[in-house]
Amino acid sequence: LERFTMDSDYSACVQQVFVDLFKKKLIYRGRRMVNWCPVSRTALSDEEVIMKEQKGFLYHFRVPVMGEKDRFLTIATTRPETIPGDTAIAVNPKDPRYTSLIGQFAIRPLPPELPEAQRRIPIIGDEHVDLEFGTGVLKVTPAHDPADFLIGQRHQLPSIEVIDESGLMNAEAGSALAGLDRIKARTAAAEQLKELGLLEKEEPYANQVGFSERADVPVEPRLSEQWFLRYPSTEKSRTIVSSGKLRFFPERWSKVYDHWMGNLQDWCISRQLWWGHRIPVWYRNQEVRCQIQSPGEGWTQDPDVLDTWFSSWLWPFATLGWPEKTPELKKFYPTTDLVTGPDIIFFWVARMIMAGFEYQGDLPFRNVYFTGLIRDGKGRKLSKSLGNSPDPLDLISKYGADGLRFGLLRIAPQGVDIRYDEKQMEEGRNFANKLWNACRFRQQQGPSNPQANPLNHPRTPFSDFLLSRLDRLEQELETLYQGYEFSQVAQVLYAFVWDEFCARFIETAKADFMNADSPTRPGTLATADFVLSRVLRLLHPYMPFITEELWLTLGLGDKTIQFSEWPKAGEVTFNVANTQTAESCYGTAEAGRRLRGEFGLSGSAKMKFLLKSSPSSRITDDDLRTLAKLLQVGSVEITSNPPKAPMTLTPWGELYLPLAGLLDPAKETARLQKEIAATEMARAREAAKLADPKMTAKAPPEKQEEWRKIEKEAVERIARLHEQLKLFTT
RNA sequence: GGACGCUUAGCUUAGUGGUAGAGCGCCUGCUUCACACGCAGGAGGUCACUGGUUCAAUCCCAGUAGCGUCCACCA
Repeated sequence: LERFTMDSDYSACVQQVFVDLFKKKLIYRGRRMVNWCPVSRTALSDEEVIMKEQKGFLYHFRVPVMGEKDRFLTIATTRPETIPGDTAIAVNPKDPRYTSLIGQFAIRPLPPELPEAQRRIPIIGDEHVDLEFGTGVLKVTPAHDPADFLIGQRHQLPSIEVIDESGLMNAEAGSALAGLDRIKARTAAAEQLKELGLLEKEEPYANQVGFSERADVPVEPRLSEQWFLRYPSTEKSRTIVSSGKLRFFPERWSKVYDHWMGNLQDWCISRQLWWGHRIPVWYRNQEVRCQIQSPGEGWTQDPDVLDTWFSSWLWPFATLGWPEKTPELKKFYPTTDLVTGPDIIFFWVARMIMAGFEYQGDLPFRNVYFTGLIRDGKGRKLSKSLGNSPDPLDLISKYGADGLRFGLLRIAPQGVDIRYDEKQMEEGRNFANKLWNACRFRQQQGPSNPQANPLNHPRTPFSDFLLSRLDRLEQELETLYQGYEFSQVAQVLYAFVWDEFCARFIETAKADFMNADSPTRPGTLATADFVLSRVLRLLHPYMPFITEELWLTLGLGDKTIQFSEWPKAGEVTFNVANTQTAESCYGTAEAGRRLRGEFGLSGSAKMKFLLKSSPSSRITDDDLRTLAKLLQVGSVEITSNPPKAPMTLTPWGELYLPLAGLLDPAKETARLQKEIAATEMARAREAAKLADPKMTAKAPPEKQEEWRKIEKEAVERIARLHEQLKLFTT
C-alpha cells in the first residue's frame, strides 16, 4: 500500500496549522501506550479462540528475593510471556505482608540464560496494586501494559520491549521465546517457569482481552512514540462559555464542558492509519524538519497521519479559507449556531472553540444547540455495526419525507435522548394528510385570495376566535424559537392545525357555507386564506415539500414559499368580544356532546337540545344554528321551562337533552351522582386549603381569592346538579 | 473509579411550587358530502423510593435504587 496523499485546500490548511503549532512549541514528541493490532488476518489461532472465549489461565510463579535465602514472592499473571520485559515488582505500600521488602531487589526468572546481575529488578511500593487481587504482588512491564507504563513513569523504571511490531517475541525475550508468536509464547514461558521449578499453579481465569474490531485479533498494548499537542487558547475558551457569552442549549452541557476544560490533558494527535492527513514532518538521519513540502532529496516524511479530529477542529477555516482572510471567512465567521450531538463536545466543539481563538481571535459560533441522540427500542445508540438503524429511504416511502421529518422533530427534545418508535413517523404522516385535506376543503370553496384581510369583512365570532388563536400561536412560537425548543414548535403547530383550524374553525365554517347568502361567508373565506397563508409559512421549515405544494396550489403566492416573508408575531388583529362569544359556543357544544355521548347517541337531524340560558348571555338565532351544527342535531331551542331531562351546565346556561321514552331514570341518577361526587371532591380540596389556618396565614391573598372562587363555583354547580337530581328521585 | 443526566397513563413522552397534558394503543358510538392516515365520547396516573425545606412538593434540597451517556490511575 502506498500512502494516500491528500492534496486539497483542507489538507493544506491542516498541515499549515500543524507547522504553526510546531513552531510555537505546542507540539512535541512523547511516549504513550497504544492499542496495537499486530496482525492483519481474520482467522484466529487455537490459542486466540481460547482467549476470546475468556478461558485463559492465571499463572502463579515464584520470584526469589535477593539476599534472603529461600525467600520468594509469588506473583499471579495472565501474561507470563512478558516476564522478560519486567523491570520491577510492585506491592501496595499499605500491605503489611510486603512493606519490609520495599527497596530490596528480586531476580526476574526469564530469560534464564542472562546473568543474575542483569535480571535484578527492584521491589517498589505503588498504590495502584490491588491488595485483594491474586497474591497482592504485581509484575511491572512498562513496555507492554498501560497501567505498568504509568507505574514505570512514577518510579523512573526502564522499559524493555519484548514483542515486536508484528506480534512476535524479539531477542530480548530470550532464546527460548524469540521468534515465537506472542500468544504461543505464553505457554512456552509457562513451560520455562515449570522447568525452573518456579511455577506454583495454573488456574482457569476469565480475563478481558480487547479484540480488534476490524481484524478480530487480540490487540497488543505497545509503547510507542507519538505526537502530542498542548492545547492553545485554553483560558479564553473556558471563560467564554462559563461567562455565558457562548451559549449552550440546553445549558447544562456547559458544566460538562467546563469540567473538561479544567482538566485538559495533552492531545495525542498522531495515528498509525493508512488514511488521513499526513504529518508534515521530515527526517534525514538525525535531522528533523517540520514543513509542508519535502525539503529535498534524501528526506522521508513521518509515516503517521493525524487524528481525524485534528482536521475537524479546523473545519471553519478549512471551509471558509485560511490563512488569507477570504470574503467568506469575513462574512460567516463567527457563525451564529452550531448544531451537533453532545457526545462530541470534547472531540469537536471544545477544540473548534480553541482553534477559533488561536487562529481568528474570536469564537467560531455564538450558540451551540445539542440534539438528542436517537436510540432504538432497547435504548441502544443507532449504529452500523449493530444494524439497528432504519433506512431513511424506506421510512420516506412509507411516511413521506415531510412525515418523517415532522414526526422526528416533534419528539426530539433538546439534548435528551429519544427512543426511536416508528409510530411517531406515522403521526407525522397523518398530520401531513390532515393538513392536505384541510387545504383541499378550502380549495373546494372557490379560489383563494392571497391578499385576504378578514378585518375588511363582516365575519362570525369563530373567525375572530381563530385569529386570536393564531396570534397566540405566533407569540408562543417566537418564545420557543428563542429558547431553541424546536420540538415544542412542532407540537404547538400540530395542535393549532388539528384542534383550532380543523376541529373548531372548519366545523363552524361549514355552518357558514350551508348558507350561500350568508353575509359572513366572505369573512370566513378571508380568514381561512389569511390563516392558511401564515400557517403554511410557519410550517415550512418543518414540512418543506407539502407546504410548497399547497402554497402554489392554493395560489397563496406565485413564487416559491421559500421567498415569502416570515410571519411576524404581533401582526394579527381581531375583535376580542367576538372571541369570547365563540369560546362560549365551543364550550357549550363540547358539553352537549359529552352529554349525548353519555347516552351512547350520535347526532341526528331529529334530535334537538333545549337551552335555558342565563339572563346575561345574549344568544342570537345564528349562534343557536351554529351550536346545532356543532352538536350535529336538528336544532337548539331556548326554553324557560326546562323539561325533566338530562342536563349539563355550559357557558351559555343549562343545556337539556329531551329524550322522550329513551330516558332511564336510574341511569340518569347515577350520572348526576357521579358528577356531583367529582365536583364535591374538587370543592372539598379547596375548602380544606382555606380551612387550614397555617395556609391562610401564609399563602398569598391572590391565591386564596382564586381558591375561594373555585370553591364558590363548585358549590353553585353542586346545587344545580342536586336540583336536577330531585327531578328523577321524586 | 469520576462527572453529568434520566425515572410522569400499557407504550413514546410534554409540563408546572397550589386543578397532571398529548399522541399511539385500549373501550363505546359513527361509511356526517376535506380527511377512517378520519369524527365524537370514555376508561387509565399514590408523577421510582425515603427523608428534608415550605402554609403547600410531581416540581426545590439530600439520600437510596434502577437505567443511560461521556471520560477514565488524568475525573
